[in-house]
Amino acid sequence: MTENKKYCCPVAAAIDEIGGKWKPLILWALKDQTLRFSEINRELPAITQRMLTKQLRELERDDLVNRKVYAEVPPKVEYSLTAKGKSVIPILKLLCDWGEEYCKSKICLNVLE
Amino acid sequence: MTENKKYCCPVAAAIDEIGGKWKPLILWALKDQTLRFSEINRELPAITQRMLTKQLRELERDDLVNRKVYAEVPPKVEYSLTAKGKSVIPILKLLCDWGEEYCKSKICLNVLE
DNA sequence: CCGTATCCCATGAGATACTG
DNA sequence: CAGTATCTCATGGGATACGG
Repeated sequence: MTENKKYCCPVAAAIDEIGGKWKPLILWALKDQTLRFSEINRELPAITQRMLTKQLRELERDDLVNRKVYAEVPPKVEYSLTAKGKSVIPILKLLCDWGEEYCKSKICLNVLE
Repeated sequence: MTENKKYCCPVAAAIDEIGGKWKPLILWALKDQTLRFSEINRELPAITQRMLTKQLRELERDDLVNRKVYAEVPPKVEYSLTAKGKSVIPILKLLCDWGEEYCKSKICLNVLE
């Protein structure tokens, strides 16, 4: 997540950009829609505003999401996937399928987080 | 990584089992070979023994790797992928390809970690 | 509405030394 | 060889309050 790191393996480099607890879920939420800050938060009720802001800034820095600010009051900010961001969706789709098949016992639709 | 957690989304459940800094790299190292503890360590020079042990125990607990102990002196322990472990390799392959294409600037073959 | 600012805790993770 | 045992530090992450 930090800048200017170097990795000997592409897998490690990829994990750094799209890994962690929240980034895959944020990218997943944006996979086929542009969302406002509060809308992402609604899709991920367990994340705090602080973490959502932090993760979105990193995703923006790594060119995975676009951040569009409207000069309005009250403020309006929209997030969407860049081309690079869209390119990770097939990976997340596989991950989702894998999770459904192999982690069934850990999945409960009535539980947050 | 902890036991008995529940997730509302398969992606989150999957991330918990195969995410983090080291697990993808360990699984990747085992993708087409059985390796001893020290051999995995040789492929991942940046990991400490302590972390390698910890991650391998979690992978074993989640049925992603087999651990085979030989009753010899000096000790010999071999690690290999289970069927479940093998099933994540296609995901890591995609991740590797993605990293090569999109994280080129962060990859340096002469650097550890 | 979209964030910051603080404070705080749990976990990840490194370094080093030691052992059956 | 394949780990443990300590100790330490950095980061991730949560809770809450506040602000333009």
